[in-house]
Amino acid sequence: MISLNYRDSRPIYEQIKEGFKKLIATGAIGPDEKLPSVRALATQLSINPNTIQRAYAELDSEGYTYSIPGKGSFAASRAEADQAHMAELSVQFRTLAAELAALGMTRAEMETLIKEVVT
Amino acid sequence: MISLNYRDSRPIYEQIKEGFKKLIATGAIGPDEKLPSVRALATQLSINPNTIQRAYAELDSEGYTYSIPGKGSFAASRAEADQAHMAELSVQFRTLAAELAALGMTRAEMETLIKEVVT
DNA sequence: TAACTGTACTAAGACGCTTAATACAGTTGA
DNA sequence: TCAACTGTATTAAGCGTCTTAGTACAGTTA
Repeated sequence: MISLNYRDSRPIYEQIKEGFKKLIATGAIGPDEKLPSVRALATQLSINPNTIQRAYAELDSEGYTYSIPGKGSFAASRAEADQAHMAELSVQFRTLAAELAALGMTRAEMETLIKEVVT
Repeated sequence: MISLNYRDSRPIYEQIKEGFKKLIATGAIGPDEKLPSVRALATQLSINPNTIQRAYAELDSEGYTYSIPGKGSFAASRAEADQAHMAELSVQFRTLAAELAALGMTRAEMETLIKEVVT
């Protein structure tokens, strides 16, 4: 469900956050669906529970999940999570498009790139 | 010419690298044009020369610049630098497009985003 | 020759990431 | 009720990376 890349310079808790953001935003984890428990995921990934806890705490505060002590952590409703995620990605997308344009790439070429990955 | 953002979690030398990559790839610094000296840029940015040296050394090894002891550091010819940079950005672009598509964004909506930044 | 250039090296400090070991309170099912 | 789960909190320590500091050497240039 979540995989780590130790070659990535980004911290583990960031990779975990991003992983769940994608799973939630794409619906792979539905609204109010339970995420793995802190300890279970820590065991599965062979890392410290504190690291999972940090990732979950930040996902909570960013609106992607909500946690109930004693019960677990759950995916938030799609509406907010989606909106936050798509806005975030749109900014990155525009930035990249502007940079590619500065390098001489045309709109048509960008659209070709899109067609390569979007059916 | 180069600006630093201390709120950015990425290290300073990475920000310097990225800054010069853009300046070189866009032609703001032409082929064989001299970059600021290690010590001059360090003074200008109020940081340690070692940090500049690290950035320059990596830019060299990535093909964006070349350095001659005693003379200075210079922008490489556009051909290689451009190709490396555009390939790098294209991968990121495709990845983003795929993620946005997974969130339900259509090709047309992506093209609208592009038009917002590319004349 | 003086002042510049890139390069190299060691040492130290600061900071963030991660682990470790507990502990507490709420929930759940047998 | 009780055992086993849940999230949460705290302190301490280790570790690696980033950055600074200081110094040094060799090549280039006016």
